[in-house]
Amino acid sequence: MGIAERREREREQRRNTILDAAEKVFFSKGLNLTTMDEVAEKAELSKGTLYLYFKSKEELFFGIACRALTLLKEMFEAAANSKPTGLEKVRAIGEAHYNYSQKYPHYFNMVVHYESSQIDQVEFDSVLQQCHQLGKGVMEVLVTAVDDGLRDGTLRSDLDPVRTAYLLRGLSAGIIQLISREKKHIEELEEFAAKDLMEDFMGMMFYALGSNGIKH
Amino acid sequence: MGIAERREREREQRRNTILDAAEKVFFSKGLNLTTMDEVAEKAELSKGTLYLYFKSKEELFFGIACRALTLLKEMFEAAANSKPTGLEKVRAIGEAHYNYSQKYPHYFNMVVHYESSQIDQVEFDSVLQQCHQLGKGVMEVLVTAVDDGLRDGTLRSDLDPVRTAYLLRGLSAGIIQLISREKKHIEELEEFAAKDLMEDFMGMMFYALGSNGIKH
DNA sequence: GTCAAATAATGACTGATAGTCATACAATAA
DNA sequence: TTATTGTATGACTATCAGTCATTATTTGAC
Repeated sequence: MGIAERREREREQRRNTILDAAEKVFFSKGLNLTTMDEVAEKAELSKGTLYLYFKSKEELFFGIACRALTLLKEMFEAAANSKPTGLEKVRAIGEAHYNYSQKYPHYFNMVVHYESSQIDQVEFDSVLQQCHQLGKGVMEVLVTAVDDGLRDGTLRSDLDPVRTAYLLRGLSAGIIQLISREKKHIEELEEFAAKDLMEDFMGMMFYALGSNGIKH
Repeated sequence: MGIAERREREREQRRNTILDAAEKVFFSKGLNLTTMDEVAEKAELSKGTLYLYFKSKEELFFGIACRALTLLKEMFEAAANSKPTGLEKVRAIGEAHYNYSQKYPHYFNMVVHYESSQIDQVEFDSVLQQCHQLGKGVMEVLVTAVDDGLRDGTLRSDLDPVRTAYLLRGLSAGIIQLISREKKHIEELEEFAAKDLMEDFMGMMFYALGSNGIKH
């Protein structure tokens, strides 16, 4: 049935219209100060319609988090594919993570918010599930890169790929969050650039995980 | 004037009564589901009184974040004081950070929320300022420990103490957040314990920052 | 082309809740 | 005793997430 398919396509388009509007409003006023009425107005739809596509304001937020995670995964993949060895892939992914936070700070914040809300989340709506899947996808890119490094011998042979991927993801997210948060403060009070912290981390990682150094 | 002082004392006590009540409700129902009426009821006060002590629900939240940060700083200090060398102090602080997240998960979440709200915060109420000061205090403990390590030669001599302290704080927060978030997930799907990630991080740090290894 | 059925959109309405403020109460000082 | 100052109250208001009866549009059967 061609009609059913067109309907489905139109539905997807409208959903995206709503997400576009929500993004604009969320990003300019912040999550708490955004009202559903404003999003509706920006999308040139009634408030009721929003609720035909997203069952709550929170789910609308997760819808944007999905976009943010999709983009993050794409950047991780591009970074991994641009390098030949596992160690270089891992390093490139770290750089991509940092670049993402600089180029798309709002998306980055969305991911941070999504992750910190995950800590005690219990609900299971479909959009949240989708975020979860995308988060897994991001991890998989890292796991694959570490795996490559084990196979080509650029990473220490005693590493467990999944465990190392988790480690990298946690550390990387932590240092980048700190940089985002303290950037202003650091650059006006200290004599190093906030970005240097990322270099320090990358160096530390390179040194501790690479197969060239001495074994720990 | 003894009366003015007694008044001040009573005011502080009432403030703490409110914070105690708020903590109980926040911790049992989560931030969003907590209403000021509930906090008032738990504190056996009227809602209006809450607003004589905290100018908004958010400020009440920051009041609890202050307690959380105070406790974190105390645990960092105790950890640092329990060890003789800088490197050992740094390691002990990392362990203290992890123990804090396990022993006081609600406080830990408060700190995470506080920090992630900091990213785009602009307001400057007094309680938020106090959180900021306490956050600095936490950092200072770390800076001092790194400084000690530079003086006693247990840390690489080319490290900048403030920069290294920031690095450690960011990485440590990141990996502990990830552990909190993914603990359940990891332990039912993977063969390692979530806690192992903390060990990995500590080992990596010890190896990369200690003066015994080869220079990077 | 007409009409009934299905699908989609609307916006006035409701309930919940953060925050206010006129009033009442209590302690102190005169 | 009374005026003053400091403290507490809870009914009230404004805002906003989420609902739902109504209206509009599209579709396919005849």
